[in-house]
Amino acid sequence: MARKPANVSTPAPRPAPVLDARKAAILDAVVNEHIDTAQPVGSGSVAANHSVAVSPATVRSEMVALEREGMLTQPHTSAGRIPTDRGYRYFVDHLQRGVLQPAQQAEIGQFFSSVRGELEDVLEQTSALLSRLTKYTSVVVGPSHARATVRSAQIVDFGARRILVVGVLSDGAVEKRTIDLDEDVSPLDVSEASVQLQALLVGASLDQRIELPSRQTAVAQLVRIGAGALMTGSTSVDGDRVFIGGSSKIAESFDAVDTVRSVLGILEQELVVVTLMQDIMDQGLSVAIGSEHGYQSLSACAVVVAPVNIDGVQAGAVGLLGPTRMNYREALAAAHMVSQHLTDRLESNEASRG
Amino acid sequence: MARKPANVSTPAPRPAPVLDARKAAILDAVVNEHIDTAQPVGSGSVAANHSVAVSPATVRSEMVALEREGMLTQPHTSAGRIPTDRGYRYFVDHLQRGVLQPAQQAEIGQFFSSVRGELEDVLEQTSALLSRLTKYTSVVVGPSHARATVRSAQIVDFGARRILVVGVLSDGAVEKRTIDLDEDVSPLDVSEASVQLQALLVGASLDQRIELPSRQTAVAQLVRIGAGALMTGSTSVDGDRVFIGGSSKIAESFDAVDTVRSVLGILEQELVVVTLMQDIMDQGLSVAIGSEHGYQSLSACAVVVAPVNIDGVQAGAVGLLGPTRMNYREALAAAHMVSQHLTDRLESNEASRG
DNA sequence: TGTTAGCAGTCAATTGTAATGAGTGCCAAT
DNA sequence: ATTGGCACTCATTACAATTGACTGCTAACA
Repeated sequence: MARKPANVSTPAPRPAPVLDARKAAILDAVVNEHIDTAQPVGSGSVAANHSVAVSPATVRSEMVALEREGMLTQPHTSAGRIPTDRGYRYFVDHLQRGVLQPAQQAEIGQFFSSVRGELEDVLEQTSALLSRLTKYTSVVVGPSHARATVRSAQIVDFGARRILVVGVLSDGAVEKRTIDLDEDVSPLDVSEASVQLQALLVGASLDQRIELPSRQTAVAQLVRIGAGALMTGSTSVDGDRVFIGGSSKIAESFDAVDTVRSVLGILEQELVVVTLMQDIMDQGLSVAIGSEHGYQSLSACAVVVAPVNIDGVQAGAVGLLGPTRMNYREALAAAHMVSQHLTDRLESNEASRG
Repeated sequence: MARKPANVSTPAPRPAPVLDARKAAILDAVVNEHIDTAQPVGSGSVAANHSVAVSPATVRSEMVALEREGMLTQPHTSAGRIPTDRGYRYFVDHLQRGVLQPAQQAEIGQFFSSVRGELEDVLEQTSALLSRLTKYTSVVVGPSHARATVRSAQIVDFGARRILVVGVLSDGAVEKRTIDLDEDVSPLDVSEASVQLQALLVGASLDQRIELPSRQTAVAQLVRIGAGALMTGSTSVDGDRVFIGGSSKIAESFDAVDTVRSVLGILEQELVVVTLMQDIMDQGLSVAIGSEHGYQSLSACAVVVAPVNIDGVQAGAVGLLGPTRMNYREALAAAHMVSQHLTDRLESNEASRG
């Protein structure tokens, strides 16, 4: 399968890595075993691997070469090798797409055929599913409401100078905004304004400029307030687009409590997480490993992302956050399968909403 | 200040602890120093404390008594003492209400005078505030919607047999439910049903039984569906009442990664957290220490709770989760101050909503 | 009688030393 | 080019000795 060359954010300081078959096999063996055992891998166990039919001594001399090329590193002189971020990168770039275990495939299929309810609930549960399936922390970013149009808008009178503006969007989201007014309004004016607001906004998109009534009547005033509240507020709705599941998995991935601390700290900043995922996708990548994404606190982590599309346009994403020695094959397969299911569901939604 | 005796969930196996002044002072010194240093406290440093004017030898003999009474324990023979859960309990029960540092008081006041927006946003930010202030994980549970009444209800037609039922509640919450119908409906029927639903439901509380139209017309059918969707769905809205802030603080409170793992695992189950807090309050307590709450995974933790009232009835709560050697004084003060502010805000909301 | 100084005893933590063994780099033989 | 052999490195483990922070006990004391 053809694949883009690995363009990481910082321009690669070394030539594009091309390894001969044997080096590649050795690197592969080291990565696989390290992912499995979390221990440095020695020449002996690599040579024992049946896909590398040479002696430990030969493996060793290849390993020094791989180390020179920045693919492997030694924790200390008399230890085996572990992959560098660059080594993982090579591994991932040359990984052929894996397939999930039947049981996991079944679980995902089962989930999407039975899950009901509002989109937010589906996304939240999807995040939990993905995390449960992979043992990594999962991030699900739902579609933005930016392109949605208004299906319904109304103003509800709460009395005591307080009103609530409610908008229903074409993607099924509901936006609300409570407003305290400066002066009394009559219930009749409110309901009249509600009708006018409905007429004014239905069909408009949230970022669209609306021709507001300029009259100085109380009703017109209310309509202006209501429209202003709904149309400027899209950012707030977007705050509810991010679902992080299985944060506790981080503590299971690392032994060093310091690492857990810093990673959890990042996870609490949802905006950072979303930005990170978007950055990765903007580079055309589906994996960012260790130092590749610029976040110091996440240098022990790798992130796997898969876009969720609507009409071929990226509208959301699912991601997995784990240690750099995560099981990329499984993580990629799970993320892709789930993103595909989400894409299907969102597109069918779009379709049925006309 | 009078205080209920400590009735923990399991009936106390020992007599209610009453300590003479000197023992109490020694226990107090041990707890305070242990909270400060996280180390076992020896007789020497207790005797150095100016509120205990006796020699280390005397302190020692008192300490063996305190150990016999289950207030202190020794990690090993030649170490100092650390408080047991029972020791912390005595400490907390005899703690006079502390006052926050002026800077913190100012921050809370500042926060509540400037925070704007929907209740959910306020609660979420409150949780973040509390966690930032105390360095512990915070839990904020908002008021249930059970007693709210319907202010507005409408049905929005999405075409293709799909409708969205939206209800606005008297507490400002908005409930929505997407429904896929079995057969086509005309837009006119939908808007007629919307009007009828509004008339039918406004003023009703969510758990109230509604007299539904029994006619077999399409409109009546829609009204029944809409009413059913809104009235049965209160549990879903309640799912959004819980806001947990600063989970990463857990990792900063413990060195043992195992502890972090199990506590984070609990925190992911919001229902468990809410139940735990409710249990504590139902016992008339404001603190649960270590083994007092029945959760094995939280045996290294203490929970501080403060109710949030509306009209004198408990409607929500704020809580702090930290290690058993948390700073109870500060945590209690912060929780109470914040819960008071929340109570004020919610009651003023109630008032202005009539 | 309650308090205290003194002292021997305990034990975690630290330091030092040695043995172990996994794994390397290098080199000469194949 | 590959490999077996070998000397070397160094984290890890084990063990013993030392240190020092405490204690519990007891005898003297107010």
